[in-house]
Amino acid sequence: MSQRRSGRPTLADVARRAGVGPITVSRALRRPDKVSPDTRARIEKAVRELNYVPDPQARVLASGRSDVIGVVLPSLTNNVYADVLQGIHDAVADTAFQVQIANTRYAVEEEDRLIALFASQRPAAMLVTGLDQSEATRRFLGAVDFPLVQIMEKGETAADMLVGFSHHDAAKESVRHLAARGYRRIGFVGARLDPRMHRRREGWREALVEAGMGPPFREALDPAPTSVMLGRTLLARLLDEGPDLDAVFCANDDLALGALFECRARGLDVPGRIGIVGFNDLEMMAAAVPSITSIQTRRYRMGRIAIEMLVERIAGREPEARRVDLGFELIARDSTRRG
Amino acid sequence: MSQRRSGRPTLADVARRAGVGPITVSRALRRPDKVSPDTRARIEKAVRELNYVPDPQARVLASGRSDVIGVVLPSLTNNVYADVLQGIHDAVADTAFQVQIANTRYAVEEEDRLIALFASQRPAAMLVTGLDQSEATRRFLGAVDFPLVQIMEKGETAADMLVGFSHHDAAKESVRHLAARGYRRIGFVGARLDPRMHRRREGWREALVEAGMGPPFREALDPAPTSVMLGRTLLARLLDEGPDLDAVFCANDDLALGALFECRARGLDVPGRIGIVGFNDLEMMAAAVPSITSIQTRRYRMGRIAIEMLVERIAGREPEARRVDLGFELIARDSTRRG
DNA sequence: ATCGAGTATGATAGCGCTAACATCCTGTCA
DNA sequence: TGACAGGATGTTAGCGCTATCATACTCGAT
Repeated sequence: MSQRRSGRPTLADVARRAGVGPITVSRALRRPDKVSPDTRARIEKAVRELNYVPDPQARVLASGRSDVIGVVLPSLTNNVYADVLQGIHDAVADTAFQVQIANTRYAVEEEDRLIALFASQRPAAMLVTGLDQSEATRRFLGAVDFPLVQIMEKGETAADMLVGFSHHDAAKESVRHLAARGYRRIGFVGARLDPRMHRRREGWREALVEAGMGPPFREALDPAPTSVMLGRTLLARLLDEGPDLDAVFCANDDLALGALFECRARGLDVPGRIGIVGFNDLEMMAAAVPSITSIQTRRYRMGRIAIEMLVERIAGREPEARRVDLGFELIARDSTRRG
Repeated sequence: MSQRRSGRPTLADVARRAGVGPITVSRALRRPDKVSPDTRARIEKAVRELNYVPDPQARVLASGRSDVIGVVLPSLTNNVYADVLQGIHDAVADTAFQVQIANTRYAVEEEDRLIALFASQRPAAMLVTGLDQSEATRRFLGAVDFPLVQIMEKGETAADMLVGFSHHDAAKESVRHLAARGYRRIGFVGARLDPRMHRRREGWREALVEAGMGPPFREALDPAPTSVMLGRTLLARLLDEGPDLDAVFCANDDLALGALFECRARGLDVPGRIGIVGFNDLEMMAAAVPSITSIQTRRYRMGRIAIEMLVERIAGREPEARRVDLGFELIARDSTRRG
């Protein structure tokens, strides 16, 4: 009848060697303070001698507690989410939890599917990107029985916890910065057309209106994934449509770099003839020539804090705040140094 | 004594509803052909009605088979590994396996620790980056009882399976390309100083020697993580040490972009005065002005194929080959268009 | 000595599933 | 009609761990 045993030592082996019951070993490993010092020492010795490692699957099954934190991201290759993921990983490394990553590729149906799949596996907690799930999924997330954190945004509609910042406000600040530097005909380029891009676009519009610089609006959008080449193409389109354009707010840094290259290809001076602002402040923005003004966002911290909040809640504690606004900072550089 | 049940339906619930024994349900789910068509239909109906999802933990515990593929990468933020990870994820999405990711941050001790940790959890298979583990870990990997694939390299010393390409040969081809374009004083810049960088450096040296263009060698190295700014700094160092430098082979594209910017900052014409070759052919290389010559590598495919090989082996089949050389291609662009 | 409170350990059952073997059918053939 | 092969299903035990309750022991207060 014997199921084939795995061959490696079990908790029972340790117990036998240490001359105690299995449950005591279990306790010694989980709540060392609940076991007398010398039994604990004997157990630790046995653990070392046998090279015992607890089986996480069995632990989960017996305790009913899962150790998996589900993480739903729209992209793995985008620098932004790579940084977030790094923060998530580092935060999780300090704990006994595991991460399971799902990649929606910016598709809402895929997001629906993956969130449902994760939830069915009873994760210890879940991290989801953004606030713009489908209506059904939003309702679903509002009712799950594990801690949930949404990232990347600031807002009132989070299902549970939220860490992020306002893309809208950051975009407005970018436009105000350009206006203060004397730029007047400020275009927008955006790719992918995901919710965050739309919020940035709205911020750009609103700031233009407030400054009396629009409508009409100069914008070039493309649903394709963002790329440096697309930045070139989109700026080219803006320039062809309105050659008097004097600045561009780019929805991200790849596009901004492309815009810089397009200016170079056309012999347009940056910042003299054209001002450029990017978004995210990737490392290369500071190294570019001219260096590129950008919005610094705290992507790594966002990942870290999101996990820390989840871990607090899993432990039954309350995090300092359920809504964290990490803010942003406009880093002014040469690409807007005019006047 | 009742452990608190999870509340969701179990296999036993399905069995009761379908009027069969639990084991039949188990079989119907795993080996549908072993169950008669109409019992199967009843079971499927019950599964649907109860919205039953099998508990993977219990399955693992009972069967002794894990569904986790451990993936050990040196970085998550580096574009190269982000692409590899995407390939891994996509390939795994077609299967019933899960990925567990570990990030060594290019530290050998961390790699030792993480590989041992993964192995102790009895993964279904494991993917490890590179061939340069510590001696102890290499021996250990040679003796594990699950399929293993190493990625990123070409060589004879793989513990089990291998997918990658020759960094050494790619570097040599870069230098030959530069030489063919008339460049003579070809430097090297490298960051991080990881094994792949060293192989590229060796290839560069060897090609220089073969072409009678060295020693001495012009190189600038830095153990810091790679960055565009570091590319600027290192090219600056090379130029300051030997102002007659006329080309640079960069260990990766970030450095190459930095080199381009440094040339721009100094008013040095590329490709006229300085030729630049990068490595990996990130998207931005084609969009830069001037566009940058680079070595195209198949990072996404590498991730995909590695997983496919593992899955074949887990299923007890033999993959087409245990060593796959994905090759590389030098993409000649404007940054070396001279003469 | 008795009691109660607190601490340390143990006995038992069970988490949800699958392996291994056992049994029960059904149909076929002598 | 009985023997038998082969497919479908059931019985039993167990994977490695933890929850729950029970028990044993210590110690100070009465």
